[in-house]
Amino acid sequence: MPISNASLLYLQIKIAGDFMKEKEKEATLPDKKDFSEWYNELLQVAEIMDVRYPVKGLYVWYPFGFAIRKNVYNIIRELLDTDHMETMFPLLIPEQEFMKEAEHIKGFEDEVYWVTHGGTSLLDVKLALRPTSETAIYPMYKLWVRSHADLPLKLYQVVNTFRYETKHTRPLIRLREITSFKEAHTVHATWEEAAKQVNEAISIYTEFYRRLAVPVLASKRPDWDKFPGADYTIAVDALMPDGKTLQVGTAHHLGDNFARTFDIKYENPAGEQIYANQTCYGISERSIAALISIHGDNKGLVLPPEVAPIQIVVIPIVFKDSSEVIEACEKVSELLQKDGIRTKLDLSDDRPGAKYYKWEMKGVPLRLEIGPRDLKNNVAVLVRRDTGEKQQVPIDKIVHKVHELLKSIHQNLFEKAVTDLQSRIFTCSSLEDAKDKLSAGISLLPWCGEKKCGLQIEEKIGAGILGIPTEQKESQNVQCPVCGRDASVKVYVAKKY
RNA sequence: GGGGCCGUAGGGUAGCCUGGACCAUCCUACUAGACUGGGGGUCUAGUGACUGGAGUUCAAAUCUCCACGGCCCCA
Repeated sequence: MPISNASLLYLQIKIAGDFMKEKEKEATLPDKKDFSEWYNELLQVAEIMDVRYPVKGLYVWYPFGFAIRKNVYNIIRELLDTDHMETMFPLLIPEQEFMKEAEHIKGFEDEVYWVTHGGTSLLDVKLALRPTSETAIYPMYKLWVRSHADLPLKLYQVVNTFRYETKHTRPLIRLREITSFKEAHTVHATWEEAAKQVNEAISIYTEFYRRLAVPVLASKRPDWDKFPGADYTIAVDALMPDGKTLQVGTAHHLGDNFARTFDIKYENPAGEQIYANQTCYGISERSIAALISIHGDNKGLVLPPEVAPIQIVVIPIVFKDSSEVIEACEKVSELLQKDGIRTKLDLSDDRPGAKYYKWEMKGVPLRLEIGPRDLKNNVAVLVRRDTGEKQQVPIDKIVHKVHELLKSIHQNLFEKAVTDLQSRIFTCSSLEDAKDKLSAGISLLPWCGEKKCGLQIEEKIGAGILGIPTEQKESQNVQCPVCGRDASVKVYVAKKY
């Protein structure tokens, strides 16, 4: 039978239409290779941040994202609470306190929000929205620190801070309101003790990130990149999928610079008044940006079990009359829940496939399916989010197996991330070589230590010097690629967020 | 800091060049119901938008300016 042109055209349109439909289904997320788009879309689709708030640089935590945040910050709290106390200082800082430390102000003055009015009347004293809390906290430290017996003093707070960013803002990464700034401020008798505290901070942070299955690199920032008003800064960076590094934690040795400005003195056993030494160190929701970016894949989030709001989702495979299946699912869910596993029983009337996609997008580490067929054999199907691997498990062994798998998932995520990071650090000897490697990751390049050469390196490569790795063996027989002199250290060079 | 692109239902889009036929297209989402159910279901009936302001014009989603917001590239 001949086919008319009209029906041919109809067929073509229909086929094209079906094809488009298929494509759209697959394309709920852009490929992770297009990192920027993938990241933005994921935040929205996985319900972490709603980026539609109508002020530049301010974003809204979805409840699901906030649940992740809660779990993440519980870890840092747990780590700090061993010998720090949590506290809370005001958001507003009077101008004269804020302006006290010259270098500090220089570092921040262009990005401070000022409160100038109370209602309709002009304020006598302008109030700064804290960009960080040194100048809010230290006037009080002056009152609190009296004697060597008051030291060391170690406090921290989790607060929001404000910076008027003029550059490109990005959710969780570059914000005008940092909603989750964990800042610790410590006071010590001596410079050496403070230095020890800075190292301690870095090891706390490294452990914190290990718990997120995120490997980080610690390095001492070059002088021109240290915290305004600090003696030196050590920071930890994570490597993002697009090859840029994200600074995800900093620790600053403040020496007695702020103590002199804010008159923080203690009386030593000999009865002398001595300026205290201070440190401060901070972590922000960038930790969550790293967490999401490093583990996520083309199907969505992949969360380490410890921070996953839902650790296992139970999906009944129901047919017409499946009250038995549902009962079994309820029973298993209850058992898991009782055993401390954050469990979600999904009884919504989506198709099973739709549920799989949904919970994969949200990064739930494990999925449990029970259908009539399984029930007959007294088994269930367990599926890992990280590898996609499926296995049948006898129903009475599920709780045990789930614990085992959750542990193994964390392990696997961390190992994968470590391997990836290591494979993207390149030892280089020339500027050209280093520049070549930048799109892939981090270059390790000799540097003589001169600021002039350092800035040249940054300029010629078009990237930043992160710093000198904290655990570095002395290098020998290497030359600074700028001046050719012997270089005793190698530095990380990378594109930075 | 410099440059470029963009803004239409909750999300993604068509229309814009060349103003009128647009009470605005399609996909998705959402609501109600029915049939369904081992990897994104089907049908029926609904809901929902031109970022804001000013201007040009008989007429603006469409042209101009400003504001706000977003994205990309370079330093």
